[in-house]
This record gives sequence, C-alpha cells and structure tokens, in this order.
Amino acid sequence: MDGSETGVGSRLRRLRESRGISLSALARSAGIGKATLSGLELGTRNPTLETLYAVAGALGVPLTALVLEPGAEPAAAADVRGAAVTATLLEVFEEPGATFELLRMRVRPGVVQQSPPHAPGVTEHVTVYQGVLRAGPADAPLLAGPGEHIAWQADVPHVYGTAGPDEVVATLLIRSPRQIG
Amino acid sequence: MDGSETGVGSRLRRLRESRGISLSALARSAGIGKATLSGLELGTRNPTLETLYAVAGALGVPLTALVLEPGAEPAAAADVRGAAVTATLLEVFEEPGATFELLRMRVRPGVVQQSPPHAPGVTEHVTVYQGVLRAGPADAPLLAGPGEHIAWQADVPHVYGTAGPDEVVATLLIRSPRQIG
DNA sequence: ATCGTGCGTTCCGTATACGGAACGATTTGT
DNA sequence: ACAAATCGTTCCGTATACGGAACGCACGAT
Repeated sequence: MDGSETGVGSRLRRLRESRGISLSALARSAGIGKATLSGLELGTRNPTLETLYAVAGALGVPLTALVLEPGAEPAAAADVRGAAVTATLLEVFEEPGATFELLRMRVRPGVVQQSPPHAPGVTEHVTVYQGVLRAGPADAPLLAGPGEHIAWQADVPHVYGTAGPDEVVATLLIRSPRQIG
Repeated sequence: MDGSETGVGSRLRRLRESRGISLSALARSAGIGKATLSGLELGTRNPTLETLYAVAGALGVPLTALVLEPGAEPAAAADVRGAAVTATLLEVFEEPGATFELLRMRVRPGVVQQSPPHAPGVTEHVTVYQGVLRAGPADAPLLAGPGEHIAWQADVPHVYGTAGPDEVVATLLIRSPRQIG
C-alpha cells in the first residue's frame, strides 16, 4: 500500500534509467536488497531514511534530488502564506548566541500584509533579488530594490508590501537571540 | 541502533523547541505516536519517509529543512572548497529569467581566495552573519559585517577573504541570467 | 535448440518502526 | 500542600521494511 505516494519512486526510476544503471546493479552498489529497491521504485514500500541515503549516495546525488521536487511538489504545507506574502523555510542555522531562520519570500504587488510583533530582540533581514520591497516597522517602512538589504527590529508590528508593479523575490532572515531565561 | 546518525534528530529537536512546541503536541498534530517522535529526536530510530513528511508538514517546513545536511553527507559534489572558502549548495531556484544558486559559505581567516570570472551578467550577493568579510572584484573588494549585504558583478576576477580575526559565515547567492544566445 | 547470464518482480522469515499505554518527573491550579 | 495536567521516555504487541532466495522472462553464445 502506498497511501502517500510522494513521487519518490518514479523520480528515482527515471534517475536510475537515465544513467543506464540496472536495478540490480544499483541495489548492489548501494548495499541494499533488490527487493527493497524494486518496492521503492514501484511505490509499494515506505522507505526509511537510511535506505534513501544509501540510494542517493550510490547515485551520487544529494538526498534532496530524490525527495525534493522540480515543481509539482504537493508540499504546500511547507509554506507560510498570508495576504501578500508566501514564504518557504530554507534553512535553520543554530549559532551559539542565536537562531537564524532563512526563508525565501515572495510578495505579491498591490497588497500590504501586517505581521504581529515577535519576541523582543528578534531582528529581520531582507535581501531583495527582484522587484522593490516596502517593509519594516508599520509606522516607518523601508524601501529596498534588487541587490539591496534592509533590516529592522521585529518586536513591533511590521508590514510587507511592494513599492512597484512587480512581484518581489527576496530572502528573509529572522534572527532570534537565545533567550537568557 | 542508529548506525548512520544524520543529525536529523537534533535538528528536529532544535526546530521544535525554537518554536516552543512540546513533543506531545507536535506528535499529536503530526498524527504520529509520541514514542515515534521521541525516538526520532533521540536518534534511536530510523524514520520512514512517511513519518518525515508528517513531521515536516506539522512544523510547516519543507522536508529538506529536516534532512538537508550539516556535513556528514557523502554528497561532496554539493560542496565547493578552496583555499579560504568552503561552500555548500543549499538550494537552486529556477526563475523565468535567471537561475539563483543559494550557498552557505564559510571563509577562513588569514587566507585570500581568488575566483576566476563567471559568465557575463552573473552577479553574486552575500549576506554576512558572522565575522567581517572582504570580497568582491579583485581590484576593489568590499567590506561587510554581520547583517550586511554586498553584491558585485562576477564577470571579472574576484576575491574572498576576511577583514577580521574570525571566521566568516555568510550566504552567497549567485544569479545567472538565462543565456541569451 | 539448449544452455548461461542478467533483468525486474514476488515470496518469505527476520529485524525493526510503528502507535498505545504505561512510567516518573515537572509544572499548574486551587 | 495536594491534586490534576502535561512533559519526555520506556515498554510492548503489531504492522511492515528489510535482505536473501526464489521466480519468469529476454537475450547471446555455443
């Protein structure tokens, strides 16, 4: 039973066949059973992380090439959505003094999104790649165009919007200091 | 037995705790057992893909935020290493007009790394999180400290180095316009 | 025509990932 | 201060992912 077919099987089969490797050979070089690999490709098994790492390693691709997705991804749950902003968490960096969350953000033109205050000490950093962004504290938003970077304290209400007709593409970095308790 | 601890457990635990969600609550909202989640975080279990999807979905993060990896990955192909710079490819964004490659970069102090020119139109954008970076065109490098962002045209020789005693941690975004032919 | 080799799938016993229900420890409410 | 709730871990029976060994099939060589 597949139950939650995620496309890993078909993606893996295409990857393997595009390299002209047989199922038996890949199973052997990955150190897993043929039955396991066959079931994985057919979608009749729910592979463990260990199996996925073995296969990805044998193919010489990052695990994300099997699991992540060229566009059709159903993982809408991975996104944060609001009136104007769609954001996807890319990475979380744990540094000694703070946690950094790096998100990719899109802002639709013509709408302004309010965001409630975060905890004290939290700062937001935005680097704009496309479009012109107007964002920052609700009472004093800042402007940033492609290649520019703005930052503000996020412990007050803040807003996101565009200052031009185009959609804005940017990265948002949220810095949360380790709470001192 | 963990066998191949990939850091998923500790990363997941930090992610969960940084949001102030209890293990019990996350297990409930993900629709999985507390025992499963506990074992996953402790690294005593080898989770299935289905479990990983459930947890990532409940946290609202892409699966890659759990699985993408800190260093033990055999996929050295994803890494770029040089005299002073170690970079790991985090994500590739395909936009209509350009390809963006987002990398996490570390620059060791005391060494300067030369990088050959890229194709015309390629720009590099760096956001610094720690340390002071000196980078940019070889004849006119720029400085950037924590929270600052610099960018330059990468079709000339450029350099990476530090301007202080500390290692620099930054993200590097390379924008390559779709070739016009 | 009959091997011999390799393919991908299926069968099967074993190892283990799963969820439910304990458990002790800690926090919260009265 | 005690009781109730909730925390994260551990115990345990069940479901299932695992690898080894069949299986049927498609070729190539003698």
